[in-house]
Amino acid sequence: MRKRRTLAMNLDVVAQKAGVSTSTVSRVLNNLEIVKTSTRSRVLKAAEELNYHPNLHARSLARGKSRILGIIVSNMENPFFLDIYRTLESDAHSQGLEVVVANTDYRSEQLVASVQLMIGLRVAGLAVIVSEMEEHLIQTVAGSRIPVAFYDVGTPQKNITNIRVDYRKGIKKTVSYLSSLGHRRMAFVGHHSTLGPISERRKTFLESVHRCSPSADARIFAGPDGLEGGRQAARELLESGFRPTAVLCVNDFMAVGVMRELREEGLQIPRDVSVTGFDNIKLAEFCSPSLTTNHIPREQIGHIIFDNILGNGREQHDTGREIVIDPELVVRDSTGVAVKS
Amino acid sequence: MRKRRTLAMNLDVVAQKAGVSTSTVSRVLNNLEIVKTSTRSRVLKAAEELNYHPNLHARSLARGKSRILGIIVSNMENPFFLDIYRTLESDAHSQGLEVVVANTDYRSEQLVASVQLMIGLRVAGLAVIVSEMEEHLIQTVAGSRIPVAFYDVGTPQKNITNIRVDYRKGIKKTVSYLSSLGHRRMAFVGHHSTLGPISERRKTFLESVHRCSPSADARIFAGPDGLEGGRQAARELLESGFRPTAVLCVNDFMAVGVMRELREEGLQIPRDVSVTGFDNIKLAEFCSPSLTTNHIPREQIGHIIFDNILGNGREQHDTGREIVIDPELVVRDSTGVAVKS
DNA sequence: GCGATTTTTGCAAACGCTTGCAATGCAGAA
DNA sequence: TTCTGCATTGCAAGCGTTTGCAAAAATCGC
Repeated sequence: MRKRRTLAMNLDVVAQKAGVSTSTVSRVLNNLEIVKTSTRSRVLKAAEELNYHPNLHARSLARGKSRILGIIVSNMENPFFLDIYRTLESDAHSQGLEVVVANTDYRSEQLVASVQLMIGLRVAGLAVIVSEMEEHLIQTVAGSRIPVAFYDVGTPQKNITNIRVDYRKGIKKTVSYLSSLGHRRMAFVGHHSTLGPISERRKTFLESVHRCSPSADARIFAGPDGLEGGRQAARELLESGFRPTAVLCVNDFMAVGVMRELREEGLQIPRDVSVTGFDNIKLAEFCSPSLTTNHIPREQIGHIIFDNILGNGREQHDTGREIVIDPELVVRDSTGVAVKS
Repeated sequence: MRKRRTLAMNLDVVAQKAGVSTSTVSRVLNNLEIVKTSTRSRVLKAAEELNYHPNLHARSLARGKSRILGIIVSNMENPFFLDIYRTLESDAHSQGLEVVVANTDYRSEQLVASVQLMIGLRVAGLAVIVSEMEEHLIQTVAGSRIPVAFYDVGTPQKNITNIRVDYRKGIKKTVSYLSSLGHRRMAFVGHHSTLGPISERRKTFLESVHRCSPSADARIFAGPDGLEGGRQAARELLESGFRPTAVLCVNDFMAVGVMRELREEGLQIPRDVSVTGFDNIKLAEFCSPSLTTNHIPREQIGHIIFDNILGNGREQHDTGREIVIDPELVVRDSTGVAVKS
């Protein structure tokens, strides 16, 4: 035969069973109130009995849009992203939107694929939470007519909404705090994403150290993101012979990894060496010693992102703005006065 | 006018620009090799210039299926789920499938919504990784013609594929290990999901303790899942006046929370009290003291789930089977011989 | 150079839904 | 009773793809 006739379930089957037209079924399922109550319940019964589930693809296609919020993150494992994700998810659900997430794992082909997926899905809005992105790809997204907000995308762009944290400020504050405790030999531990914001952070670190005390020593170490990466970076640090009295880490996860390694090598924290992080994830409070870190308000960031994508009322779509969030230093037990060396 | 004419981008626009028919464009974009090379490149150029992205909804609709693997998990934050997720994701990508995740946050309305979403999306396969699910909902999924595998769904069902971990075995082994260290007063810390497998775990715990030593004391405590929940359960434990020499926790996260609280109350681990967990997440190795726990092979589980959903070649769709994985005790520094009391 | 193949392309129906408009039914008004 | 008006329902086009079949174009044999 020319055309396959599917045996699949669809509106027509339900309509037939309920003895009404397709359109009526559609109207019932979408809660349009122009349907007589008796018809309505008949339709619902039929749908129920047939175990019918509307095809969302067909629906999106017919409507010309979907009720889906897309989220792209580079590392699901990082609780920092997870917190933003959760906020976005709950905001979305409260507006009746479903959520789909794509994880890029810091791989750029995967980022491209995720962007394709989201555009292909014609998502109602898109949050891009990856710290680096090629100019070209940014423009692809921006040109897609999908309301989008970026978090901390590397280079500032003209016509996109970008929310970012002022890491410079956080680093400066942390360095000057450590400096005030007498530290004069400090290390910075970052991860391998060296482009964009990260490299700015390194630079800021070095500058801050020298500004606080021109004679101070500063060095940079790096490993993959995560606990293990922190550990690895710490090992490198130890092997390098550089003996900092304070280690400033780019995030809490790495900081915990660093602490673990240092302690295993017999160093005491904060007696022998102070350690700080960024983010203030739950673990920062639960590890031991508890971690001095820079709090970054993830919930607030999540809400801001959402409002900028799909916020009702507010001046959304006000493309091209940049929103800057300040971190706040939270002092705990992993930092103390510098040892004399 | 009767029908709106959209200004959206679609195959026809590309076709026009390239001077070919829609079908040809479609064939080019799908890499069907029956297209002349010169035509092909002309089409690709047009698509590129127009910044065209195929509408996946239309595609899925026309094809009658999507290239999406759906994953439903109850708690993204738990690294245990995250590890399974990552394995599934990488397996999926290696087969050219995209992935969408839905997080239920242990809430049953959210589970229902997620299932609706996945069925509505006509996903190519579905992994359901939530520890509890209503019989009714399970049957909805099973009846949806979508290849599906469940992980650790509460009650064993006849016609579904279920992968589960034999927690009974793990608990027994752990209890007998602790017993061999002289522990006679033990607590079990679970989380509030008290239905299904969890309650079985409690029961197993109590039985095991009494089997190892009929005179032993055993009590159950609980809190919400997670670090904070563990802490909370530990606080309850301390307030109860029950002074166990060993605490067996339902997962590592809770165990770390428990340790933290106990230590803050001045107890030393393992000198005053031993603590064990389940899962063997990264953190178990990085916390201090490092945690004795039951290793559960998440990667292996992920692969098994995937193979059972979309595995090629193997006897997939062999509905109704149950696959059981055994945990393995990993002894670290959080357990030791019992103190005399 | 001409018909017979073999590629390569185009046509148009179908996928399952929404929705503007028209048709129907039924109420009350005249 | 007939007409008007409103509440319901049905009709059918259109959303952007894919794909079976047929038409057209290119290639080949002689």
